[in-house]
Amino acid sequence: MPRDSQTRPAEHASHDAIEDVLALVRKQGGRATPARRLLLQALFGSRGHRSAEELAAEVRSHAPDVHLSTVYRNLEELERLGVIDSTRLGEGPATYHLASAAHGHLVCEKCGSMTEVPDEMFGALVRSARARYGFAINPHRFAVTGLCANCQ
Amino acid sequence: MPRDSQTRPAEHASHDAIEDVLALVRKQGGRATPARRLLLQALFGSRGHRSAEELAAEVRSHAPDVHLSTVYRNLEELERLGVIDSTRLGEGPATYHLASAAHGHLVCEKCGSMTEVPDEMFGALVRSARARYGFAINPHRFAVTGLCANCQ
DNA sequence: TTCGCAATTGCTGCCAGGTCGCAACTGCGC
DNA sequence: GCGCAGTTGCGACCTGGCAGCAATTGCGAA
Repeated sequence: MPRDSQTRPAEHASHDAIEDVLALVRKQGGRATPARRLLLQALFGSRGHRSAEELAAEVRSHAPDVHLSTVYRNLEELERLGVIDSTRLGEGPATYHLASAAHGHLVCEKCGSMTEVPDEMFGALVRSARARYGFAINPHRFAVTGLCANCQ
Repeated sequence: MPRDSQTRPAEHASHDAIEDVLALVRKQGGRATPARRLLLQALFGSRGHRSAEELAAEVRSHAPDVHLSTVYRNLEELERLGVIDSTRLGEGPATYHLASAAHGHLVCEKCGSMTEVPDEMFGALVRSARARYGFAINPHRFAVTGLCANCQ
């Protein structure tokens, strides 16, 4: 079977990014394991917000024996390395996405819908929290709750 | 034993507030039960952030048979009536406090410390979310995470 | 190539926080 | 003081996640 770099360039871009991350992992004394690679594929394969459970399901579709706790441990590791962000969207499980797709989150208390918003919207809040309390807000890790336009 | 309205005026102020809430409950077709009264006493008795578990413990110190699920159900009801706010402070359990003591929350990701901040700090965020997405932010119900001055 | 060993994994068991269904009990309007 | 809808106690259950441990495995060095 020939290489398919011509027909699937997007996948190869992801592939390179994945190898970059694994190189970083190795540089920190970590290892490039199949589970790790598959998890990164799942993360790079879509830009959305995925729960640990969803990511585990996707990893398992290729390697059924990968355990949920392995996924949790690797997500933790990847977050520590700054590759991904984890976000608690209100009630449900924590969600994970690539750090490169950084943004804030508006989550409706009623219907649960989620809207991604640019970081700039938090500018004033970030500045006043720093000025008044010395507190450094990270707008990627929490959800701003309220009512969406439909539910009001 | 004589009434002690002279020596403990604060408790009587709470007492009146509690009766007001129970009147509201009755007006909505609800009932004034001992469990409900004790829960309100626990809520009015301190201005802090209390978890369901803590509130249940306090209620049980007066009525040992009150079940945790009863506390949860009553907290839900009181929140629906607008008497209290519930807030998820990051990882831990949800916390509850009187709606009259409304404020936002800065929670440190590292040490877990929590700082209460005035609603005004969210003004710009609230306005831009409404203008750009029609989204009505409720600043009392979520925690803004980041790093506190000590942990940076 | 092989070796050694620390990193990683799969697994089981456990925990916290909270919800649900149901039968029994009880405020409270009449 | 009756009746019944609202409420309660109880136990089972659920989700999300972490911890300990023995077995496995990358991978740098020889």
